[in-house]
Amino acid sequence: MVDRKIDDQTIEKMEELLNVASDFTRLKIMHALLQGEKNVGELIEEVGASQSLVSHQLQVLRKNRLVSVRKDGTRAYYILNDEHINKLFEVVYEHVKEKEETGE
Amino acid sequence: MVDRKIDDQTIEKMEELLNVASDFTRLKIMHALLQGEKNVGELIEEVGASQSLVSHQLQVLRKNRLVSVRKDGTRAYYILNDEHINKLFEVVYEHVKEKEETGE
DNA sequence: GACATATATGAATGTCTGTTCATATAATAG
DNA sequence: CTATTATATGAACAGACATTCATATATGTC
Repeated sequence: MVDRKIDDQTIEKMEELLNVASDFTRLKIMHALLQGEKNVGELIEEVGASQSLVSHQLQVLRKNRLVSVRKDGTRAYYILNDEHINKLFEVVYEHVKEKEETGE
Repeated sequence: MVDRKIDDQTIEKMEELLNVASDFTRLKIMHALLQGEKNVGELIEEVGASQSLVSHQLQVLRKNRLVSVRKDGTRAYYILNDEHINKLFEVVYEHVKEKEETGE
């Protein structure tokens, strides 16, 4: 349990992570990457967004160190950097699914 | 593990929850409420924001059903509606703390 | 070299929203 | 009823940011 005091700086960092996570396109990218390494082309296809948009959002994920890149020839392969993303997905997913059952 | 397919509607709902969670003031409010029921005055004090701001953000939390209100006289007592918020806090907090240790 | 493919990046724009200020509502006290 | 306290709400504004369009960079191929 997160008990008692949390200083504002920590809350700010939590806010940053949540901000990065709270975008449709980035959620789809991260979800795709839960399955493992993917290159940009595969992500574009799976996410169903434009090349530019996917690339921009990958930049956001990179800057926030949620993903890493590995270049191979002209391809760029991305992976999730963080096991916490799995847990974050789980928690949020469970919340949504539970709300569907009860209140809608 | 959240495996394979998640439809866009579910991702949208996840986005909504994360959007609500990804705000400094609301995070402080939710953190305060992790300790239990609080009235608005107490929240204003603990969060250190203006009366108007706290009230507005409580409205956001209410509309998204993350909190419930109980009125008693002129006071309004708020509680967290959802055990998932605990887990969400934990996961995000752990992520931030781990990043502090390693990369900064 | 020229050309094609894969990815990244910059600028521009429109939308969304966090915050403040002012005001309203509701309950209690005198 | 008036005054005061606790909370809510509306309007307005400024800043952030998701998306698109156009263009740049880099690698591989011929």
